[in-house]
Amino acid sequence: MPTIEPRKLPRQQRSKATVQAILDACAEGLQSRGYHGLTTHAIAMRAGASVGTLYQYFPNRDAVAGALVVRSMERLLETMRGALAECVERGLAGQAATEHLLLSALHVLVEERPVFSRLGAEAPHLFRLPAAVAAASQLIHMSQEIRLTSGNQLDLPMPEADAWIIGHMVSASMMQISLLEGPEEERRKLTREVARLTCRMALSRVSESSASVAAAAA
Amino acid sequence: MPTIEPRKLPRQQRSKATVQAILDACAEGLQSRGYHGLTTHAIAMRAGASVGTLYQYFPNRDAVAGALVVRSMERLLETMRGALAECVERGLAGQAATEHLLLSALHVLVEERPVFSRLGAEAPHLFRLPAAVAAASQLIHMSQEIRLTSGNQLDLPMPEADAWIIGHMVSASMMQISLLEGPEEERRKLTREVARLTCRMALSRVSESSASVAAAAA
Amino acid sequence: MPTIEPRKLPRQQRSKATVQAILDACAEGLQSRGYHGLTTHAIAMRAGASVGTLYQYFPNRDAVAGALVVRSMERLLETMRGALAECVERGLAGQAATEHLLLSALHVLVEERPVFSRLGAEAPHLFRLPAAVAAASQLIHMSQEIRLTSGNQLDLPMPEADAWIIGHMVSASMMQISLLEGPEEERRKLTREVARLTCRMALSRVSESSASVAAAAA
Amino acid sequence: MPTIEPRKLPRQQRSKATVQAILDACAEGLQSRGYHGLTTHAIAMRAGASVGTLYQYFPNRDAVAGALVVRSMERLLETMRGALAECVERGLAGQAATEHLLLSALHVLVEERPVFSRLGAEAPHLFRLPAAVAAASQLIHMSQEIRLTSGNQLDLPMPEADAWIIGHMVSASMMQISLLEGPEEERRKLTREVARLTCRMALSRVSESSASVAAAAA
DNA sequence: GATGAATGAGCATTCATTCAT
DNA sequence: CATGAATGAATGCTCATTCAT
Repeated sequence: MPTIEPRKLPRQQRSKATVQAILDACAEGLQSRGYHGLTTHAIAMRAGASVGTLYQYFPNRDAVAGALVVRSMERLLETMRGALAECVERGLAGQAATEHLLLSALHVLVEERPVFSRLGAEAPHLFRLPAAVAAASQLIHMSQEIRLTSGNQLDLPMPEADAWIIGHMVSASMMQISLLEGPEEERRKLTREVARLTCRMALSRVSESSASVAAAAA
Repeated sequence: MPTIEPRKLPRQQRSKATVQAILDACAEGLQSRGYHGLTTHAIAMRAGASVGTLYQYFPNRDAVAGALVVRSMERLLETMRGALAECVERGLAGQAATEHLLLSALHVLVEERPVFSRLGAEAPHLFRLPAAVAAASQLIHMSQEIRLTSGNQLDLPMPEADAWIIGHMVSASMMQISLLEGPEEERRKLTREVARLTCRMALSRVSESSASVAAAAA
Repeated sequence: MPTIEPRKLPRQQRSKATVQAILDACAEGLQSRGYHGLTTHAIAMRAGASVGTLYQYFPNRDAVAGALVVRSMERLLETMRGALAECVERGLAGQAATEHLLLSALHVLVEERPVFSRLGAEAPHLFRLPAAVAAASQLIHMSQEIRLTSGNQLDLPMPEADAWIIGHMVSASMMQISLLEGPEEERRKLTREVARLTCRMALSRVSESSASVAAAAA
Repeated sequence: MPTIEPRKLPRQQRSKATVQAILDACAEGLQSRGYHGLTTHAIAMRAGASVGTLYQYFPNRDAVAGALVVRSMERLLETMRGALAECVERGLAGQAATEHLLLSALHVLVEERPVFSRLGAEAPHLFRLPAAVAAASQLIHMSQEIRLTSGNQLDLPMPEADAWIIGHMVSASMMQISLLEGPEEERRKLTREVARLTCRMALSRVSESSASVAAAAA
């Protein structure tokens, strides 16, 4: 079980830039060749450095990708914090809030596309790194806070299952949408739809009695 | 771009068995070591053959995995066809039909878990093979046929987007559910929830006018 | 702790030859470049094979050297067994027997020079492999048997220490002698001297009483 | 063949301390990781310096180890000179002198253990550096001087061979003893035995005629 | 003088693929 | 048809050495 902890911290200005360049290069390489097809030489070269330099800051390839995951998760977290603050500030709620939050998330997902889609699929273990898990759990805390804040009605008969399903449905949709290559406008539209449908799913329970009648009729 | 077409068709009975054994071995190996960690030697050995034999039927490793994908897709297609026939036969509709269809799909997804989850993530290009695409498009045809058959009211303002989103949401959920390791009952329950929520999403548009008022108010 | 066990047994005639060629090449390479300077590529090439072939039979570099050590130890054991039998057969004893045994050992030491000197110094852990240890302990058994057979008088006041010292002195001398590059006659002469001195050391205790007086006086 | 000569002489006080610290660090590292496992970075760090500093005084890694060897050889030489003086001063001779000399040598061997055992095995070429050879030959001169001084009777039929063999036997024994990890008392005891046996070997020639009779009888 | 960032040749090892038997 | 021996390009990683600051 090889460690993945950063090998040494860059002290000088020059080396800090190098480390960031390596992470950027890793993300770019991920996009075009996937994680398995991505060599440490390729990463270093794209970062304008040599392999040796890469290995001075990271003990192995996984450590590079792991650091990238953490950086992306933290960016997502930071963004969501900001978005939540804006919701509160602007008094957004319900579908409007959902939409704002989803669009904010989408923005990061798009920017960090290779990290979330490629690494999520090819190296899911990197998302179980302590730092990544920490960021994820803070995100979850946030989403609970959102519910309380917006005082919504999500107390359902089978709440965990629903939450689990809806959560996965939404995140899967967002992931798929983030993969669209077209113009941003397209993604924005789809995100709005997801927000709308999500709210429907969540709220549908309220009118359970009447709805079930319609469903049975269908 | 090396070809992936099967090298030669097994004519004799024995050869057919060998090819099937290789595909089975590939699926098993996929489960335990992933596609990247799966070597042609390992596949051949597990199939009780030698590498040479494997290469007599497949031009390269991707061809083996590709053939496996196609086999799994066809199994899924076959199953869904059967399930649809049963819906018609038993006069199922609406949520009941959705549920039956999803449960049928789930059965295959679970059985072919390594193919859909491992290969879907590590080698998505294999799902773009003509034969796999063909099976997939037939599945989509079927789902349209289902709508018609069940005479549902899915003609929405932005129908493709909705269908796209709902389709992805559902398939993502099903994929996740298929990965659950617990007792089947658990998977069955979650699938029912997905079916219910799916129907809600689909039907929600009907009451669009009134709902949009509420949404706007929120 | 990487394993060192042979990876697969050569079944066909061709591969058996390959494995022997690899061991021979390893020994030769050891001679000229030492263990640290010896690369697997160099071994394979010198053996007329490719790296891949080497790794088909040995899991890593240490395994190659380890197998070589075992082969050499077994050759030494085999030779010593034969030499002992000859001593008995020809009724040799005392210095004559010692000389014959040492000369026999020397012959193997010279032939397997790189193994015993280079590996003994640079990779002593290889001599702690089970198979090597087994051969070594059989050698020790033999040397005890020799004492009994020749009925010599080595029951000394501090026998283990003496045996330990004399053993090391002798083996060190033999090792050094085996490294001499000159004509064999030279080595033979020196070996005779070692035999003579060894017997002196061993026998000196006999006249202990008188000697110790002198020693105490010094 | 890269030079090994020290790059520049440390003139200032501070520099001298740095160089000594580097040699000490090298010796310590040798002890724990062997020469092959010892990196220039590790040496520098343990010496509280940076690689750059190390390379300011030594042109390459071998030069560091070489300087260490020379320092140790000189320490050995110095010690032996002192011990010899003491023998003369105290009027020691025969086994008593031998014992004193061996114990003095042992003391240095133990203190410089990593140099003599690790480097002796892994990098014997360092002992062929001019400065190291010079120290060694002075040691040999000394041992001849000892013979003369102690007026012993070592003018044998094949004197070089005997000296060579006995010398190697003794030094090999001392090397082994120096490696013992136990209490010093143990080492002292064994050294005494070596001294005794050595004297026996050396003196045995005297009683050649009578001894050979006994040997033939055995 | 001292520092540590950067370099890149070099090594062990893997594995898809070929082909003689 | 089947076998498994042989191949070698490719990859992750190390570490002695250089040099700008």
